[in-house]
Amino acid sequence: MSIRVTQSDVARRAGVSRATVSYVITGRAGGSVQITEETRQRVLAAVAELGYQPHAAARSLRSGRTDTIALLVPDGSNPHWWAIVRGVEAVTRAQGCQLVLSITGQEAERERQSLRALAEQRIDGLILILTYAGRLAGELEALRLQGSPIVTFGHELPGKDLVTQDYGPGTREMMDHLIGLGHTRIGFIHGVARTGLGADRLFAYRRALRAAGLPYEKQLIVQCGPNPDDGACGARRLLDLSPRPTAILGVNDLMAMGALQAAHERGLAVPADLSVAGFDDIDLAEHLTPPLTTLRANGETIGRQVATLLFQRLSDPERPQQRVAIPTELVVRGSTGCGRSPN
Amino acid sequence: MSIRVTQSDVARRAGVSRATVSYVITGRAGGSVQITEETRQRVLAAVAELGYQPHAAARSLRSGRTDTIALLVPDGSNPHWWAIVRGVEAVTRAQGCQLVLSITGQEAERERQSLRALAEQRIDGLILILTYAGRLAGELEALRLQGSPIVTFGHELPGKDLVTQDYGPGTREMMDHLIGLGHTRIGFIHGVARTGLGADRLFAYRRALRAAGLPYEKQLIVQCGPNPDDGACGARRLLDLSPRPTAILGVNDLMAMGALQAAHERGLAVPADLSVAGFDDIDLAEHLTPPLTTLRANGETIGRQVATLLFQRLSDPERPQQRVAIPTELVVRGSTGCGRSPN
DNA sequence: TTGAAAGCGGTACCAG
DNA sequence: CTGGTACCGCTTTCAA
Repeated sequence: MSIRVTQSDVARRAGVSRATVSYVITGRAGGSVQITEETRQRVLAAVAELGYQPHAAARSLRSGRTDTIALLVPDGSNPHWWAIVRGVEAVTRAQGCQLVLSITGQEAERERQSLRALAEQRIDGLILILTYAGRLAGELEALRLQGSPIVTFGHELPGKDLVTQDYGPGTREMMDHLIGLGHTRIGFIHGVARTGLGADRLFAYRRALRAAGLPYEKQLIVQCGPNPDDGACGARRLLDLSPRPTAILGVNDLMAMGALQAAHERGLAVPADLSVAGFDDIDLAEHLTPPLTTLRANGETIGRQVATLLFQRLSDPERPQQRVAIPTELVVRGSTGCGRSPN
Repeated sequence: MSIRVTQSDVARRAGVSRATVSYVITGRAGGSVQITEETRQRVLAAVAELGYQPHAAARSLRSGRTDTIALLVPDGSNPHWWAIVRGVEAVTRAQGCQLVLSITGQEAERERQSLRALAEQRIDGLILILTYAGRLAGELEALRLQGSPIVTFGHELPGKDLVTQDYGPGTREMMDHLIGLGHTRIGFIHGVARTGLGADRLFAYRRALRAAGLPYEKQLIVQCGPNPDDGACGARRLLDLSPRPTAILGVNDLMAMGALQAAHERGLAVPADLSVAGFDDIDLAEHLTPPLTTLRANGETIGRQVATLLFQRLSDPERPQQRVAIPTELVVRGSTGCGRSPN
């Protein structure tokens, strides 16, 4: 609880004025302002002796910069989001900024609350991961956040930079992989927190079927919630069909895990009796039994990319709107195979 | 990029002085200061019309409060840490504060860097999860953070509140469970990022063996890194022993996953050929095949508790040092069983 | 009940 | 090359 050391204390100690201290601290010495090396050293020494630490709020008040960015993520339970957070954190740290984290949990109200708080905090920039696209524009407008640097992932905000991940082509690869293995009846677990999410995968799923001349059976598509529990539940519904599908595709790895679990409960061997695959390639996917075939969408890469875009925007507000697509990659592991005929 | 709306603008609009606006905004009206209801409404109306948002930095500079707390977590890959972050975030949000997240990744240097940055930010409080206990005290001293409200989890900082989780008794339960199933040779995968971590579990493991009159075989304890890969690697080493252990205990769920993976590679059935168990009960543990027996240490609860302690400290700096122990709970699932004799 | 004014700690312009 | 100083936007005491 020692009394705060201010710039004035340093100035007094070093026998210079506050301005000089400021110049030295901010490293302006040598640039627009010339400071004797000797003076510089004296200031630095005083700083060290006194243990002076600049006051961020004061600096921010004056400079207008906060050296803080904020990140809104929708969900606390899918490891994929955490990988994104990790990527964002890494870049933010490298840029010498602080990261404010807000978990909105798929609720519009919490999202709004977070945005309101952030607006007051006067963040330098904002990263929105899969937020409520529709309502958002108006919200941002109201909060006068519209002008701030924003990068989104998972949906577009007019005029803002964005990172996209089109699962479409990858889904096609995945389907071709499964169809190539001889599967003709492929279940799809569409477990999402909001309607609209995962639509790209579902769409590509149908197209792939059509392209392969396979029938599209509505009953093979199961809608459920976003948790592995829901996924297991959905998978059970698929396995109850007769004849049952010989492969199940989860809209993400969590759903695929649910399918693995359901298969295990039913005494079905994977992939002998049932092939299972997911999307994202979360860290644990490769350590499941059997290791999960999945379409990789490296979360950390996404996070890094999103953050990088934000910092570029920060340093050049005038650059044209950016749009970066993250490629996906089919990762074939042990959970998919030819399989024997059911029943 | 609209020009900033300040308190003065509101004051002018409402035809009052800045002070009055401040009183209304901070809700002081009715307390030490009396404001006519009519004036209050006029101010509120002006605020709404102008879309005025208080400037956090300015307020903070004046009031000394930042309404921000920081959280240092060691690792970005163990889902258990993320659960803790979730808990902290939830409480922080409920308190109307911002959460600054810093992932230190088990590196002392990054930890120091984070602390330095936080010291400048003048955070209201700090939560340290499993940081470098030893070096830390001196570090905090140097950064004049010593006086700030701090709550730790996973190690003690002199005089600071802390949340502890003693895995000891639970480990004993776990061992009794395994021994009760007939296992006499139980492998232990000690995969940690730093020496010292997980010592409580290892210690209880040895005590439980002794209590049961079972021999302690050094070769049954495998040291490895903290990732599931390392865990799988460690498990393979255990399975290479002859006779091999009939049960494997991982120092956390990730290690247990590695063991499940290794067992699967070897064609060993779990739990028929090998029982596997872990610690923490991460979200996914119950969805593994087979569902993992584990000692639950609910991460979200830990996070909530840690954050709650911090906010209590914030509101009453004089209260005596607090120490809260989080209970563990043995969760028996399908990955442990009697098993048949190996070979 | 309301207003004037003094800072909070830095930054950066301008004069010397 | 260095020092004086006017602000940044808000809180809070003191007077009116």
